[in-house]
Amino acid sequence: MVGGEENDLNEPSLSNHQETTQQDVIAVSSSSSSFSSSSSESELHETRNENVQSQSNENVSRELVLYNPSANDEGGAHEPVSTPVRHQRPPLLGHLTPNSSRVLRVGAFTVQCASCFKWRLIPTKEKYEEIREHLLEEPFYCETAREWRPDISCNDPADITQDDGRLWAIDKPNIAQPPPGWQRLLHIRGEGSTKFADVYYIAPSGKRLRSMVDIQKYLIEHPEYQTEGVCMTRFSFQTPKPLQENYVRKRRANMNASCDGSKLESGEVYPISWARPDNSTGLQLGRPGLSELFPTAPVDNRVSQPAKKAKRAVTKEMHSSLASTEPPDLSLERYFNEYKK
DNA sequence: GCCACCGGTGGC
DNA sequence: GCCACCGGTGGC
Repeated sequence: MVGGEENDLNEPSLSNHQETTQQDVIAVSSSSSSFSSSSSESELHETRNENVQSQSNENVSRELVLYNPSANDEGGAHEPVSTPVRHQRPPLLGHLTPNSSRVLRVGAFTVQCASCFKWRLIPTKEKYEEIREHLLEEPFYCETAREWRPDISCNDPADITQDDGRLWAIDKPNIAQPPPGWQRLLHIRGEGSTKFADVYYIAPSGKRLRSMVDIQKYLIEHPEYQTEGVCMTRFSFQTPKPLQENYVRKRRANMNASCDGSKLESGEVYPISWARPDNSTGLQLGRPGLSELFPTAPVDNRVSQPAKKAKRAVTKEMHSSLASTEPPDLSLERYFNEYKK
């Protein structure tokens, strides 16, 4: 789903899911054929990504897997009791591949079987979104994959595992599929950024929207979509979370910390290049990440920009007025919030 | 001039 | 500490 962005949850080609090895990932990420999205928009983006990507194939280690763990497995033998809350979620995922020095894209989507807990690759982003939309009410099982893999069952080995050097991220379940003609793009930022990812929606017109406020404004300006049933509840800017802790740079505690004039020591920050996780340890489902192993104290010399405050106040006002016309965001939204905790 | 991308604030 | 939002800007 990446639009102009490189990382989108683009879909891997069907042919790649037999054995998801790192190799497959590479193939997916490096070949344009891996993007099967049919929207022209996504195609444009993909093309662009492709260019960038071709230059970074060596960056295999930066691939990211997006998934939504949690197979509601009550009782999965597999589920460590101590697992973080995340574990309770249904599993979904896609993996990302780098398409530029700092941007990653999803190279594959995976969903965990609620019965055997094996990860099954999902052939397309659309299918992934379809499954994700109702994952909580309709758990995914290996048999579900028979739609595209007639013989698959829990007896087959997992399509993909978490210990092969990919970057994994937890996606959220029950995110609505984008309205017809719309694209939901996930842009995974490079390691060390202040945010893990950005979600964008590309309207049928090609307009790129980056927040609910944008969506609201757009729908107001284009009532035709509303008559088609497109409403705010069809959108979600929820982003997946990286399994690797410290992938995202922590917010600076205070300005003073960065004003002592000291320069960053090379060892203090995350390397721009992707550092492969210490194997499976931090990637096991439900396991805490490795952040504690890499304490970091990011610092920068930037100065604050108080000028933003005034504008923000205005924005907020606008937002609240918009919100009043906005349909309540349903149980879904709330569900997710709870889910997160 | 446009816009994709990144940074980072305010609010929670 | 997280997240929604959006300003700024480099690259095109």
